[in-house]
Amino acid sequence: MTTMSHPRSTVPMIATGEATAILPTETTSPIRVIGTASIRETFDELCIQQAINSRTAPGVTDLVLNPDAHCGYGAPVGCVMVSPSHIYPGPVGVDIKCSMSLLQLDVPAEAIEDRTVRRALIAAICKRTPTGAGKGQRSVSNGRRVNRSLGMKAVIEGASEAVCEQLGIPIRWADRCEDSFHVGHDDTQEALASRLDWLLTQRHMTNFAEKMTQLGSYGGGNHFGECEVVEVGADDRSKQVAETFGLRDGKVAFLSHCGSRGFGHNLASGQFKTLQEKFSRWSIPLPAGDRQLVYAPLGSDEADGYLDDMALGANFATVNHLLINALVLEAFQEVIPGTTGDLVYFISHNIARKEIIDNVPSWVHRKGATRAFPGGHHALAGTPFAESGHPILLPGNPRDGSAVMVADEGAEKSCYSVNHGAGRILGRKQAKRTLDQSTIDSELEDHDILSNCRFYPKDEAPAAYKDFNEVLSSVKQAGLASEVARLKARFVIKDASKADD
DNA sequence: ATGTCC
Repeated sequence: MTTMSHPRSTVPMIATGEATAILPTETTSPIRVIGTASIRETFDELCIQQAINSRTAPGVTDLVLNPDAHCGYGAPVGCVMVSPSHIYPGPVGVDIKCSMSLLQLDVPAEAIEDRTVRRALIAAICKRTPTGAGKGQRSVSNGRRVNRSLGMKAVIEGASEAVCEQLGIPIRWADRCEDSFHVGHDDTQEALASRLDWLLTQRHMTNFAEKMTQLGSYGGGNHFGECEVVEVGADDRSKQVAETFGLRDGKVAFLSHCGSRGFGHNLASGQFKTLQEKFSRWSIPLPAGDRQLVYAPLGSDEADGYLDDMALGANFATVNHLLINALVLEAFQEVIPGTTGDLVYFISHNIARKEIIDNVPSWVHRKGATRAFPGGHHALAGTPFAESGHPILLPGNPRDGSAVMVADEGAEKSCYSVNHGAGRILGRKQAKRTLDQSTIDSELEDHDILSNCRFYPKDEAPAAYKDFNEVLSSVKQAGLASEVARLKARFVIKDASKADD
């Protein structure tokens, strides 16, 4: 872990309304901190130190610390790092393209009021989309079984027409993705194909081919599937934007959070190890002495390798999400015949993208941060969201709900980014030690929220996370985005295999 | 986050 050399009390902070700037040095531009006074109290010293380390690392031109920030691998989870010249694997994160997706169904809230209907839906979804470490696909749909060659095609092509067709994913959903596919360092798919062939020969990529067949599964930790009722805001703008997004007030929707599973993990951890060995062998100084902040200058073989690996992992996550949504829709159709549904959006919070920041083409690393392009942003031209801005999907907690937001003009000052959720306030061990199981379970019961878990995981309880409304207030008060709708949980699907640790 | 340590 990083050694603390800048105690919090010595870090100069400049308040700019509800956004606060920390000055890492006298010569670099400030870190912009998005957070109300109470949110700023949630940043511990290591989190702030990681932000300073990241801001002062080679080639970095901007850093934003979001209200949901907490300690991460090298950089805080909940930050945006911008560089025109360098790529940083740590500030993308270990779960490459961890993302959110939202499926709007035409089912009225009343249709799932009956607990037996919700129990049947939980069973139908769990039958198709497994949870837990090491768990692969157990699709009951013959046409959607992922063998090795289809897995390879998916990680090379992403949500291409052919991949969608083979997996029974409606092709129109590809237009509802932040990015429906990723290409290699030279902007070609061929780079990914040859990189994949090479990776498959590498010893440290253990069971790599099998990991590609885990498409259509949730995994564990904070990943989840959640059945929601949509509550669109009462104001005219919310109603109008909700219509553009395809959100339907008072109807059922399904929110998913997952990433690139063991496949992306293997790629990310392989890159950390490879780059750390090179830094060590070549005696290159580490940013702030932190080996978790290894980097590669763009144009180097190392950067090319990382960008290819990131793209492969990102393609896995993309197809994984779309397949999960297709399987969830199929589950609803099994329980409630005739159900139709469409993807609202699919958007990541762990990815580096090429964007233009302050007129400079840069790699924007979002580590636990969500892209937030407002209406009129050049990159949205030709998409369904050119005028409105795209949907921003933010998981909160089952008790307070989750949120759909839309960016405002002010998002420019946060490098077109907002938070990615509530953000952890208690470490997993701390949560397991201090939180009471029956309090957690009875709170969900009081809200009539069902779950596939006999005991809800303590380290995932609402109390293990920051106050979601305070986090959202930070974003709104800084002028970054506005809330369009709240999603109220009706049942949750999570990995319960480690709930009794 | 991840078959939870190379």
